[in-house]
Amino acid sequence: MAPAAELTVGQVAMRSGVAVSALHFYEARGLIRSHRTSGNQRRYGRDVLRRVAIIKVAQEVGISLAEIGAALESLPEGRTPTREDWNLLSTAWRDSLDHKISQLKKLRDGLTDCIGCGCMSIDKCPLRNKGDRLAREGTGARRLVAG
Amino acid sequence: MAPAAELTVGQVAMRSGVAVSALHFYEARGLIRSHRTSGNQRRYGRDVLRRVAIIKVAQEVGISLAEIGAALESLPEGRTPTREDWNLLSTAWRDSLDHKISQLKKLRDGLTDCIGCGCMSIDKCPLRNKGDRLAREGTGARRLVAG
DNA sequence: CTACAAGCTCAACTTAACTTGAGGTCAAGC
DNA sequence: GCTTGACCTCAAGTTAAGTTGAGCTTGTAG
Repeated sequence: MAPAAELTVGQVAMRSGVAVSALHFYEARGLIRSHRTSGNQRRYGRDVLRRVAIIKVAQEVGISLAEIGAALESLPEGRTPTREDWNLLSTAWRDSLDHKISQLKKLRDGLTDCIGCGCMSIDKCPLRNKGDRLAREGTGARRLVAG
Repeated sequence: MAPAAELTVGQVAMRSGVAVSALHFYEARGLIRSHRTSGNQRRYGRDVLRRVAIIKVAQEVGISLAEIGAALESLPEGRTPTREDWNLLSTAWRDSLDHKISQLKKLRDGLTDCIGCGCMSIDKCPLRNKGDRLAREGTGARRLVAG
């Protein structure tokens, strides 16, 4: 009845969908932790599944392992993270996530806003209609990318 | 009055905020194009600024140059892209963008949904409460990641 | 008690996305 | 008309994120 207390690296790999070598790699980078059996084999607590899930999702949206690692550092050392702990992590990321969401929406919604190089709006683009004004304003005329 | 018809690689770099070497690189990968002066120097049409803007934004949300390149292929060869052309590109990406947006929202909103490894919901997670049922269902118990 | 799948470490290889450097050309200002 | 900063090409180096392989150990099923 009681769920197995610990998972082997192979079990975590199977359940999480990432390769054993990747789990070793994450551990070397401090993103996940394990303890060892007397025979030097890794054993994982089940919160590792959630950590790996976050790593995967975060990576998919372009967050680097370094950033993910920094965020995961905020989780408690000794005990299994609570819902509150996970919420804190989300909060820490909120700004950057909101920014990415808005970038994605721009891409999805027809690239009609002014982004990147200067201006994305075709019809009323200052670059096209006003003799290239933005080119002279500071270091590169980035608008929404900077803001 | 009339805006300069063409941009040098240095001007594009300054206006778009990417390095000259990166522009060369994008050109080698077919993401942007230029023609050459009699002295073999690159000259860009102004639509290159928009292309580079898209490359930057797309990269920021984890889209690879290969994917971006494939999408940019849908833009017209000879003429400057119209608003319609850009909208088509957005449409082609819509599914993948929507998926990324939903992943981002999950991260932002407290990681409370069932994602990745099996289940993200702490209190009612089948992994925690039901003797690990999901572990036996197929190849890895991925839920929202797969769906 | 033994075979063999699963683990372990460590070093080397891979791919993506660029950057850096060497060695040489172009063009705009004085 | 020359000098100096912008360009050119091509090769090699860099960082992130893993994968692959060799050689050796563990642990479980028959």
